Amino acid sequence: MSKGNGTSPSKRPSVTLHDVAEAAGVHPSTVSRALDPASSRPVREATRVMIEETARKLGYRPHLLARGLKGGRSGAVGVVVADIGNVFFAPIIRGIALSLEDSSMMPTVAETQDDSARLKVVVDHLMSRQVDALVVLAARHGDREFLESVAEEVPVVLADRPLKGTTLPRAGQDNRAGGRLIAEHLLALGHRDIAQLAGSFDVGTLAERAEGFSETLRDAGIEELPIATHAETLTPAEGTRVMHELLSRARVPTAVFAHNDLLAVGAIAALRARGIRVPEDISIVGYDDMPLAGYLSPPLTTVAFQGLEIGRLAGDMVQAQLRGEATEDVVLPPRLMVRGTTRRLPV
Amino acid sequence: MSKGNGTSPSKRPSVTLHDVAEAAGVHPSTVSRALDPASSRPVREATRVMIEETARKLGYRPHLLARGLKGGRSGAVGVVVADIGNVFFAPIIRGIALSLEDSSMMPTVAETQDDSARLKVVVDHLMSRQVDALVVLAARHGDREFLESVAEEVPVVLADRPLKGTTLPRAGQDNRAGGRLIAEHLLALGHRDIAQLAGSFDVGTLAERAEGFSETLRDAGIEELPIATHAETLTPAEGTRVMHELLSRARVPTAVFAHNDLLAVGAIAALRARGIRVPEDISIVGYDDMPLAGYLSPPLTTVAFQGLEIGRLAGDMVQAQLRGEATEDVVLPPRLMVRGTTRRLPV
DNA sequence: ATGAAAGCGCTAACAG
DNA sequence: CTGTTAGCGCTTTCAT
Repeated sequence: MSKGNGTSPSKRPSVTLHDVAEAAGVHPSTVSRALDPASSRPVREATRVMIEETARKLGYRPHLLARGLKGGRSGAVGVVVADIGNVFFAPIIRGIALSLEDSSMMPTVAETQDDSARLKVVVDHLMSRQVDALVVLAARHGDREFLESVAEEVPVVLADRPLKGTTLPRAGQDNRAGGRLIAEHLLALGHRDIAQLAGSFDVGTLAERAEGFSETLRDAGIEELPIATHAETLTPAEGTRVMHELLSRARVPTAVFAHNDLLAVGAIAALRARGIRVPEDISIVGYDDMPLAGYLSPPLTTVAFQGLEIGRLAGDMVQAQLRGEATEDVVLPPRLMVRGTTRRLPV
Repeated sequence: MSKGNGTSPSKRPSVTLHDVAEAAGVHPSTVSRALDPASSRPVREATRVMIEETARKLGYRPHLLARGLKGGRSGAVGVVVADIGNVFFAPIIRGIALSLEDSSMMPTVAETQDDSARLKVVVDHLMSRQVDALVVLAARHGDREFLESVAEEVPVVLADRPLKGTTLPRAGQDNRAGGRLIAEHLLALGHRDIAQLAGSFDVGTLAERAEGFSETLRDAGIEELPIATHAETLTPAEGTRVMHELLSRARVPTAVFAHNDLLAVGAIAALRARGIRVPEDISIVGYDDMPLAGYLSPPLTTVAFQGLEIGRLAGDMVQAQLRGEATEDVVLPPRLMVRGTTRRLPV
């Protein structure tokens, strides 16, 4: 069936400030003052009420673009994510949105596909849209200079992923501590043949996880199995591929730390396909505690990640910076969720 | 450590069209014409090249807000989702973004928390931001009138969720056919004691799935078990709760159709907790084929949903409407993914 | 307490 | 082909 009229692209008979002024019999600037809670002071109570009434009756809606043009602020904050499709980013975005709501700002989300070239394009577009600030969840190490140059125009806040040696503020988790937690857990269970199923070290969170993990093993005098190929994307498919590689080597691990839950899921699938049991034969740990992690069977041992909180903090930092306040980095502590995919090595 | 200077909220020394004109020694409007590919025709090749050069050198970036104010178009499309955190919506959003990119438009995503009151607030805010159109993924039946009234101002396109008896265009899936597919599958496996684990019928997709499902059973002369409480949210927790309810009744089903994958996951957890095996004792079917569905154990039998494609179609429809063209509803056929949670009833 | 006028950055008529 | 002028809807001096 055919819908929508094919003639006009919808009329937009919107009511302007001017219309309200006319209807109320006052000057536009008076209406502007009356409706702006901040400057409504020098307007008589009676007039204000009358104007508000008229505005409501006419269905007046402020034109935020025009306001932005005048005031130099759009009320929009650009949020740059690697992949909208990744479950993992969703709570962060939501946290940002919730925080911004307080100042009636709104996030404008754009996706980089975790590609640095696209990052530039996307940020440029966002800047053209006059976003008041940027929250970047998709930072890769190579993007540092670019992002810092952008920060000279508008505040830039990093969420989740850190950037080595940058001055940009960040809200995230202590991934190094997370890596340590996992290593300690596996050591405590008696594992000695331990490997990492690693993602790209260009992503700060993963590099930090790996560091904390390796350090801890080293300190315990354990020689970690060398890292195989790095997973190119953080997907189950890549987890499966790299796990197979891990299994095809001379020394096979009894425990594997996958750099995130999606990789872990893929790794477990690879093991299952070969008839290797988890956790009886091999223990697996993931990272992020994604929504379904506890519902897998066996439920996945992983490190909780407080995405909503981190998003909210990032949003708060943006607002602080916009007010011209200094901000402190916020680094949340990780929490190990011991569930069913790890177990004590039988003696 | 303290970051960001506490004094100024970042200077924005942006380069305007005027600046470029001055530097190039021409009039601003000439610059405007030179840079706009559409109207760059009536400008001399040499001047155009020179202007482009200057613009690039100064790092000029068009001010999309100002352009929008003048032209009456913002290039932003409001996307209204029920829950940013739901995996399910992510590919749709991505599809919309990909489609809009062609006309260098951008989605502005807002979340309703699946609450009709919030929908109004959110849409209002979006309209204030002068979005050129709206794509609504969060429609509930009660929102029909409101959305249709909004459609008098800007094009409104429904994605995924249908709205009974509306004139608004939609891109989505044939959920009734999906329900039928599932019923036929269970019947073919010999099941006769069949129940639905239902979500709210206020959500069009779920109501349609239920209809197709029930119809098919009825036509086959099978008396469906009555629906228990409806799940209030589409979460594993609710799936667990309602499944327990289903099990506490006199007649217990041998097969259950959960209205989406998340509910199915929760239902399976409930069964497992009671020592009931899936699929040996009870078969379970979900809906949506969410990313991890194939990696669960057993892998979930479900109906595939082409979110990316639907998003892309919705984006295309928006652009068509904006061009003043009529659009046809697009309804994609469902595909049953038979995996490991259903099996033939033993005789 | 309110009105008048200017202007944010840009585009689109209209001249020339 | 390019310059002039006006104005999108709003806020913000400056008067009154």
